[in-house]
Amino acid sequence: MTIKELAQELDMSTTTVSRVLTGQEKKYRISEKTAQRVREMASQLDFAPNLIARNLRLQRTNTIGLIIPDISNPFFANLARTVEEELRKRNKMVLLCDTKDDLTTEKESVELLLARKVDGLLVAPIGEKWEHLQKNVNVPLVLIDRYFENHNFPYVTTDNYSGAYEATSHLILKGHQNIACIQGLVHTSPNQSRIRGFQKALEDHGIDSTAASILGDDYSVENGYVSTKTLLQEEEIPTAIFALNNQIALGAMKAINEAGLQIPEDISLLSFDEQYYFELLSPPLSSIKQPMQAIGKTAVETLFELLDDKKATFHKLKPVLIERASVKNISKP
Amino acid sequence: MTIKELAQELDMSTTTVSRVLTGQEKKYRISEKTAQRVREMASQLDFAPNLIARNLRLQRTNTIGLIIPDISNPFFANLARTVEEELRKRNKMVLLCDTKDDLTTEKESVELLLARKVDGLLVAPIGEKWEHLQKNVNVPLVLIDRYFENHNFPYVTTDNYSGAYEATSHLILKGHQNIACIQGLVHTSPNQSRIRGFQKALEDHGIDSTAASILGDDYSVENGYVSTKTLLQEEEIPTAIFALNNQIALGAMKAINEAGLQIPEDISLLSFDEQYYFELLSPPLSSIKQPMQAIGKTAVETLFELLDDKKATFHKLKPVLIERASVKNISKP
DNA sequence: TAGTTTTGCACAATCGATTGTGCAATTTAA
DNA sequence: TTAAATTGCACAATCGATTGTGCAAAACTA
Repeated sequence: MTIKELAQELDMSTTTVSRVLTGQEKKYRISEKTAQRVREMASQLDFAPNLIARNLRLQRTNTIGLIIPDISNPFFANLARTVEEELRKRNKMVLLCDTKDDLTTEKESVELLLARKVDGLLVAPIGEKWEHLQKNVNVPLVLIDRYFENHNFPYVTTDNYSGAYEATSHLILKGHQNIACIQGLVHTSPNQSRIRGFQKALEDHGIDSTAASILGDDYSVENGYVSTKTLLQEEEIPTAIFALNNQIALGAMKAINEAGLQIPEDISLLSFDEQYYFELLSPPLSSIKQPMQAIGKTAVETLFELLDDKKATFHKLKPVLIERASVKNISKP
Repeated sequence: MTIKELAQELDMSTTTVSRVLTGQEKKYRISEKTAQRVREMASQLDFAPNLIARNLRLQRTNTIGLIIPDISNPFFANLARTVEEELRKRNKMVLLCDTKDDLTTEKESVELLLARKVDGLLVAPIGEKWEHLQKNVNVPLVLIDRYFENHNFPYVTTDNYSGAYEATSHLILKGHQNIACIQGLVHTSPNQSRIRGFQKALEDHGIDSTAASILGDDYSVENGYVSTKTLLQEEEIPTAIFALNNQIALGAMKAINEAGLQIPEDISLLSFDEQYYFELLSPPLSSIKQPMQAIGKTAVETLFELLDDKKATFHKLKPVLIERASVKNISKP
């Protein structure tokens, strides 16, 4: 069913039909009687305009490309959900690309989405390289979670520095001096900010930050597991571990369990990145909760500001410490 | 950069350029020399054809609509990931719709996707109603996870009946006679199959299945929590709870903890739906693991068979029991 | 050399919508 | 009653690709 057929059925021009159905009847002085007839026939015949044709004509697709490293990571899954919801409210749809943390896939995804003429891009990039996000990219783009220090793409992210600072301070106030940090992908901005926050907190409390172990190189359960194993073999085992994301924390937990140690009696654990089941773990895991909903919502809002030709904005949203039972107070009274 | 501009640059017709770039130079006898020139200029100028225009002309978009109830549920997130990956291999992209388990949103999503002329649909439906999946749906459609007893849409799902049967038998073999079952959305096919498997297993072992409590009405943590609270207030508390999905299991766990009871000493718990962190819970949770990857892969394959005009197929994939520490053996030796 | 076949490419229609502009018919003004 | 203004709608171009068909020029045949 095309608009042409519909017009034929009504015995009028496609022009008139189109104008009625796009709500421009006033502007073009279509009589109310005619408009009425068009609307009735359209709904009777279940007419829906071919959006491909419309898109071609209007040079606009009402589609946004969402590029994320791993949708099976709950952090990004939640993000995707909020983004989808917010975009739906604004009559846009999501083309989803999962890059599996692979740069080539990310580049390819950008190209594919641009060829499909998306109206904008929301990208949680791998990091490191950003040229492909600029070259030939002629639509608004907002970075999520990760951004680039040396390039001013608009972004929405957690205030990772202050989150890590708060987390570390929390550990220190509980009496911990020997704190190890297991990091994720080293060059990504969240990781670097968290590391800086970690180190600054140590220094501010008079602890030598250069002596603190920082290890790991990946946001995976595996990395948390392996790194913790390494830590537990050192001469002097740290009294607390700060895991830089939820998956690392789980891996750490597993390694600690397997070593026959108890959390928090033998070693404390704190995770960056809250998950709803953390309270059910053994023990309930303390964590830094990122404002996931707000990140998704703000990202969409920021993108729409750009679409409305407003100026780029930059957002660092505050995370919150959730205290549970995985950090022991070992300070001497 | 359009193909027209590219053609002008090369001083030839768009016809020729198009034919070279779509690899039809042989078919239309374009000389190798010309073809060479076209390809060089195209890559030099970073030309990428406008897919909107191509789609309009070819009546094909290389886009598949994926409709799921909740991407923040890890089960569906994993599914989405596999689907995206498999489709990418086949040069297709995913338009994502999250229905939030709302039928109106599902209907709307179908319409939106059809208007965008997707080549096919992968749907994990709310259940109950299916008319909107048939009326005006002129593209291949494959159901995932949930299907309709009274309508033969092709589907890919877990063998929920046998999974529940196995789970229940496992509990019985461990000596449990008084088993409660907390279900999800009552009318959905997975739920009904699981209930049937549960009941059949009881009967086959000589237990009166009509006496067993089945309660709950939702796949949420909340439902697991509330239903368990109810169970724990009964005169005779069941010795085991069978939770029909991962979120229900978490809710149950929370309620049991709060009641000051121990799993599995005081009460056993078994979950349908494995999650990778289950082994880290307190205690590690036994579960029925659905073949998530296989479901996604098979769904895509099935869809492509339909796109190739082959006959519809139906798949029930076997789940696996993972034994951990949440089920106690209470049988008398 | 004249006729036939092959080679190499371009013209113009098409996909299904939107929209600037023009032209009758009707209404209003004088 | 006639001219001017308004009303109501349609023609045809356009978005950017793909493709059936046709027509010269080149190559081949006799």
